[in-house]
Amino acid sequence: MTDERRKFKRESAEARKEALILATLELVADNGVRGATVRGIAQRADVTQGLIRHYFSSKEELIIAAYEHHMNQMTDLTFAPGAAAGSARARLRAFVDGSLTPPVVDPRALALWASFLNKVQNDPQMKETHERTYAYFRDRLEALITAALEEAGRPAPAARLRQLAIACNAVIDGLWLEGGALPDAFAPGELVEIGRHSVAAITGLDLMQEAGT
Amino acid sequence: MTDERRKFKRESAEARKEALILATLELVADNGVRGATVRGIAQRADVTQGLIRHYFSSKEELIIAAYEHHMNQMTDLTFAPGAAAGSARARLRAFVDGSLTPPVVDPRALALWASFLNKVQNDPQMKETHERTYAYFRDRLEALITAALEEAGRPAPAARLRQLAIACNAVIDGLWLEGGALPDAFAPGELVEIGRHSVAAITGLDLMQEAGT
DNA sequence: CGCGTAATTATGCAAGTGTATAATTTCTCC
DNA sequence: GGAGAAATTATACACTTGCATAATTACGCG
Repeated sequence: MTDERRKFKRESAEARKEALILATLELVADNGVRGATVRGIAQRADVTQGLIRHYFSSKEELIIAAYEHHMNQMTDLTFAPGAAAGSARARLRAFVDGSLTPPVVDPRALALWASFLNKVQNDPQMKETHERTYAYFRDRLEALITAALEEAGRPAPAARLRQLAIACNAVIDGLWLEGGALPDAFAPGELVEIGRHSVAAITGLDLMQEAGT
Repeated sequence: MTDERRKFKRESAEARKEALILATLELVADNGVRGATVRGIAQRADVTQGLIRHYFSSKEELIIAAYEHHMNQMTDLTFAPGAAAGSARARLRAFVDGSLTPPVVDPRALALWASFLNKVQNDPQMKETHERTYAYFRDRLEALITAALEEAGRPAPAARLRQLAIACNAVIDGLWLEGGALPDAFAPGELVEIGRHSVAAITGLDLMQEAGT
């Protein structure tokens, strides 16, 4: 009746790494980076803690991998729907919609963003990932606005395009933030509606009517 | 030559509590809530760790006190300039300006907000503080928008006023966030300018010209 | 089927954590 | 100026943390 050594199953490196990363994201969202302990992560992934060291040379490395995984997932989610289809106006609207709909708008996504912020500002590698992702978002938004304005016969100088992109990005970020922080404060579709109205008002484009292909 | 016991000076309870709270905010901004250790806080406040227990019954209580202190300071800062002066339009513009100028826009303020988010979502007392502060902001903004629209002879129904307030709040939040996250990405006054333009575009009010008293 | 290797578990360690409590110092009041 | 009380320091303790290393197991390959 002595304690038996735990049975286990061998998995591929990719599967194990991904499982550990997902467990890490769960714990980071709930308890912050420091609250995501090696033991807690191992337990969540149904594994003993030593295994983490086998796949990641340190907790720091696991955290960085988890952050990159999360950021990649967020960009994939945002640009999944209607990426390159239809008019510039339709694509702009799809961008707004995707950014303001679950699972992008999500308390857990917000919690992760907040939890990683400290590390992002200090760790150079995480900072690089963050700035790359942020620049990708904003450049893409600026390109969409530029194209939509030209399409409407109302081209604008570069300086103004930059400000429009910053402003639209800010509304979207702000709505994303509030939707994640107060999930029950908004009716379904309300954030999208407000987001469309706001981007339309800022740019002077009409995003509300259903567009042709 | 034996180690001498440390000399100290007695301070009032208020002064000591405030010093401890300020030290706590420093460490929380740098290292997150869990990274703000009791020993670290004591060192920053130039005090030994036992003293913290003398003024706060637990670290949790100190954290909550620090959070409330920070939130109160933020609202005071936002509403300090031109609180009740001038036309509704001027007051709305003062609100935008105050929200998008240092020291409200500040990397440290953003780091604090992010660091506290986890606890805010779990701890009921912190959640209450957060929701009260948020509601205060948005109600105030909605009242300003309502008054400014009436002043301009363009009253709007309640549902629309709510959406306008949400949208304007979102732009301001988003610009605040980006200004704190990327302090060097914006020229001085640029956030204010973009914020004014955006709120003006969303509400249809003219916030750009210098208003009369 | 059995051998070897890599995956996985088990155990241990030194440093750091919050908190409790005892020892000392400072300051007020008479 | 001295006694008493409150503020402050000092010390200790049980627990958690990340990391290192040894012991074992599962599985592919001959």
